Amino acid sequence: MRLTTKGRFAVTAMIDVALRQHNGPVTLAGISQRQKISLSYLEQLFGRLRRHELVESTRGPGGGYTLGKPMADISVADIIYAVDEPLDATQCGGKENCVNDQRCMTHDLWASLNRVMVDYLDSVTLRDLAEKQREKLLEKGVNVAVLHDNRQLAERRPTRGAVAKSPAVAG
Amino acid sequence: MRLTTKGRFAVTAMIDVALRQHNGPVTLAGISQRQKISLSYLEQLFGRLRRHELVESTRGPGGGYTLGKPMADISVADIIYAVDEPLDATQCGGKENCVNDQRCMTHDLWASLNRVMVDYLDSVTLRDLAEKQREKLLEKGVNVAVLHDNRQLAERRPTRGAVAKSPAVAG
DNA sequence: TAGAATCCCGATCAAAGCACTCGGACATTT
DNA sequence: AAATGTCCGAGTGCTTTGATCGGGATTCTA
Repeated sequence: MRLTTKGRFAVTAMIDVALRQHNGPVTLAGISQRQKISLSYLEQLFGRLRRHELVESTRGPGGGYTLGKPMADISVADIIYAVDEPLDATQCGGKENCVNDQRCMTHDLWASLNRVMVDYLDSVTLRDLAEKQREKLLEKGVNVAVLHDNRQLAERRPTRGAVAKSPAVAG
Repeated sequence: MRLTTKGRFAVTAMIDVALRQHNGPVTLAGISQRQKISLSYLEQLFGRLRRHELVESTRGPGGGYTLGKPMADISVADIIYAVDEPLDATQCGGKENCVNDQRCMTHDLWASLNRVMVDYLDSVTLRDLAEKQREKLLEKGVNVAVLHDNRQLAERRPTRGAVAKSPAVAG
């Protein structure tokens, strides 16, 4: 199983959608601003997420993305699989690395590891993550109502602004 | 935790050493031939393995590598850590990706996953793998005695022969 | 002492993958 | 028609991977 920032971004973005979809589709531009992920990159990720039916899209003004099914039915493994495709750690389904007769001395090991990872990531749902995040915000005293409607607040911007390029290292 | 072929190669090579070290140091040239890993690459890997004291080296003719400690005391996690260094999956110890107040929505998730993986890989020792492999060879009817002494059989070769370059895709 | 075997090390390189950009479509609302 | 948004594929810069090369240094055997 490949674990890249692509998968991380996808999970983060999905949490964002889960937290905000109750008042209509969530735009990629909004996710981009909030999560500091470039818009174009999000477009790629959501293309895959949509093809895997994890999200549904609505075009035109007021459009955006909503979850394709109940958040309790979407696991982290689903998300990672959607954006990272070849979900396996063995990488030796009869390929190189399998040598001679003593082929794949480590095959079982990686297969088992893969199983362990998938089992875990499959046990965590988007609902778990969203609730945890909501709790965390409450603890911090953040006004959760902000989740409800700040779409109107988004200032107008050039359509392709450089969104996430500055360093801006949040200590 | 990064899972690359580097780690796979290292584990494979360590199994090879574990299976053969009883009659003296195991040469990288031998491992290279048996496991189809380039000699120079093995040198890099074993440099790290040695610095982490997972193997000990003997120079000169008759030299090679032996395990640095009992194979029951070497876990797969040890090996991967030795060659892949930064053993973490979160990659957000206060860096980017941690945004604003709602920083690290997924931090705990990746930290947990990392824990799951490390726990598993730490539970598998080189001894487990070596024994499993030996059993596998026996099942297949392979003469395990071949493990004991085929060092003399190794035909002479130009020191830096192209070892693993042919496709030779073992079906 | 010579020479071979073997480990040791740093510089370098090609290919691949990743994260991302760009330019333009198409669809929908106002 | 204009604005807002999704859709899509080609292209780009960077890092990592796996490998190469060219030299050492050490130790054994003769």
